[in-house]
Amino acid sequence: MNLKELAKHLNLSQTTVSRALNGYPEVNKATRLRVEAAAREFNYMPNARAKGLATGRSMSIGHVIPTSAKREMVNPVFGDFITGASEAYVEAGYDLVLTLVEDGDEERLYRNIRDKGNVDGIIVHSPRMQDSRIALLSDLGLPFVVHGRASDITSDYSWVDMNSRRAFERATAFLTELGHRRIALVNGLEHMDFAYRRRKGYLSALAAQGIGPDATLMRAGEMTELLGHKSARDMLAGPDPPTAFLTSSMVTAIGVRRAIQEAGLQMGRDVSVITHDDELAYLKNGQDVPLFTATRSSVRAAGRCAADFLLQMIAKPSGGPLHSLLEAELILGNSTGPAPRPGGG
Amino acid sequence: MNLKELAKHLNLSQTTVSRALNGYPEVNKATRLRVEAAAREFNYMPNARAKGLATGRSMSIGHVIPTSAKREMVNPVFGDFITGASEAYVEAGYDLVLTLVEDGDEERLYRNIRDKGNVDGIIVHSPRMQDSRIALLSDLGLPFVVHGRASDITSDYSWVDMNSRRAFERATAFLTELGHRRIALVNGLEHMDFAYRRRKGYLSALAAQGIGPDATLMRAGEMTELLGHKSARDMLAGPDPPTAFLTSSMVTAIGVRRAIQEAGLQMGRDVSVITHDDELAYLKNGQDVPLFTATRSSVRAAGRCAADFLLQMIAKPSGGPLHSLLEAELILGNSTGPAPRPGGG
DNA sequence: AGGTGAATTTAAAGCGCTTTGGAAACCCGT
DNA sequence: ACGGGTTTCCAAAGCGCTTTAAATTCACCT
Repeated sequence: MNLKELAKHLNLSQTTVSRALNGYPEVNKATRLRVEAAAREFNYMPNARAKGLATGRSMSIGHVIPTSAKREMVNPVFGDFITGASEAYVEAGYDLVLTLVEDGDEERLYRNIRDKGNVDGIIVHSPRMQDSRIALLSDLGLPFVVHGRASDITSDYSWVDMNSRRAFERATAFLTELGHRRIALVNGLEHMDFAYRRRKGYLSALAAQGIGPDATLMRAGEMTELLGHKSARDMLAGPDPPTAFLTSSMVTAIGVRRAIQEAGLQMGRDVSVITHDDELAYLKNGQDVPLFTATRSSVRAAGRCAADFLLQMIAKPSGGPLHSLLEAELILGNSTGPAPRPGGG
Repeated sequence: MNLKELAKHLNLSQTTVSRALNGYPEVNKATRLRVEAAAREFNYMPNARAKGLATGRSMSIGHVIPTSAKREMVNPVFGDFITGASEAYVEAGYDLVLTLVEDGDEERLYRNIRDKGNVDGIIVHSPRMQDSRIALLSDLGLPFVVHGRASDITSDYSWVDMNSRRAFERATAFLTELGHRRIALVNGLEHMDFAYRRRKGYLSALAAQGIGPDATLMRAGEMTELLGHKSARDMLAGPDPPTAFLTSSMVTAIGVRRAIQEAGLQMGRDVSVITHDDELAYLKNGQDVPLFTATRSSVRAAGRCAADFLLQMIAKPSGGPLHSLLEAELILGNSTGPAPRPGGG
């Protein structure tokens, strides 16, 4: 059933039916009700393509997520992020179109997305440090919100981000207060902006205690369980092993924990661990007592916020860029304790 | 730049330009080249909505994923599944539109998706046991492929599934061959079809050894780390604890491992663990030596296959339903060993 | 009855593309 | 030079909706 048929059946013009269904004021209350009833009865649903063509809006939002070229891995936080974003889309009647893109041909891709016109705005995932996409998108004139920020980009754009720097600064300071001096960092890939910020926070907290950077205590890579395990195993086997680890994700922390246990040590007593916790649905950090001491910030909430921003920008293009910096909270679990005395135990 | 402008600039009709760009034969080679060059130069990209309206096809595929009402969690395998599916879509020029839906108002949703007409086919995720969606979709006449199957549905439909039953049968048999008799199952939610099949495989392998089902050794729930941990902790504290665990996901297995360690036991010696491994990119099962003995089947490959099927069905609607049953391989890790002798150790 | 302005409805154009049904141009042999 | 068959191109209709501009109806007053 399309509009024409519905109109014919009602003995009305398409115009009136269309207006009745879209809530325009200039239609008689009685006919509006009649139209709505008929629409329900015949399960009428306007064709999205035709509607889009006529209105110039597609009622959908693009999420472009880079898959790191080699491993082609989708960041596992993605599921939770879109769960949050979806809430907003459902409420506003928007669809979500997903595009995975390999690093490289992005310029062309974004331009095509704009010209194809099948999205009204896009969410940019996983920004890198000097991310060229931001300038590009600003030029294209397509509304966009970045999940994260890109350092070294001076122009103003909309973003939703967690305060990575402060989170890792606090976490590191927490460890130094416990007496730790040899603190390792197992980070995400450091061309990713968030990872860069986390390291900055880590280093600045160390510096505040007069502790210089130690390359042997810093690792970065895709945030897998294996990365955590391998990094921790190597470091713990070294000559002057760390007494504490800071990791960028729960999965990595689990790998670190495994290495600690394999080394015959006990997490929280011999070696402390703090991780960042995105509050992923399938990887909750313990139940009552958190498994790991962690900096916690819901990625799902970030998704919701980013989507809200974008919808707002689409509805009111005149408004300026929107920003939200989410603060992580430091939650105490069993994975941290005072630094063991050197030579002690 | 739209078609009309491009045509005017070339002194050609829209018809010819359109045909040139879409590879129709009735256009002079020279003009075709000229058109293509101009299209490149001006970065022309046809408007997807208009094209869709004209052709009746939207060039996009819908993925409908149910979010379990309470926890609103997106199955973590989803990221890898769409990574696989995306490959196919990119090659074929399709977009991927994502719809999260809460259990309940699905009937309306699917009908709307069809009538809105913004997808040419859909992939159905997480089928439940007697999943009403299948009959509904068959009625709607929208091509669809199910990731998984739905028991008790007699009609023929397209699906891609892993042979859950056989995988868990083999895994269980492997454990009984090692002498285990008290084997626990930590399953996914058992109204999900795959979980039901896994339990069937588990039970049938036990039955083959004359071992009856023991309710105290069977748990089911969302496949989180916590589920694994809690289930294993409880069971290990029981009067006649299991000597082996079978789990439905790596994350759950990690929880089981944690409980084993907390109980002062050693995985692979005191307690064996076999898990199903979906080969998720961020949760690889070890590097050279697998962490866990596992039934392994790539969910990414499943995604690729499902997408291929669907595209094939769209291209050739006359063809019958397509099926693919993927066999999991049993890989040996360090998490399994002979059953400890009762009273021994 | 006639006139006025507001309320309600409509016909038709237009969104940007594809595609049908011709028309024009070209080629060739006679 | 002309007919017939290919090539090559084009004008216009149509996809299903919104929206502009205009027509109709209605309510009310003189």
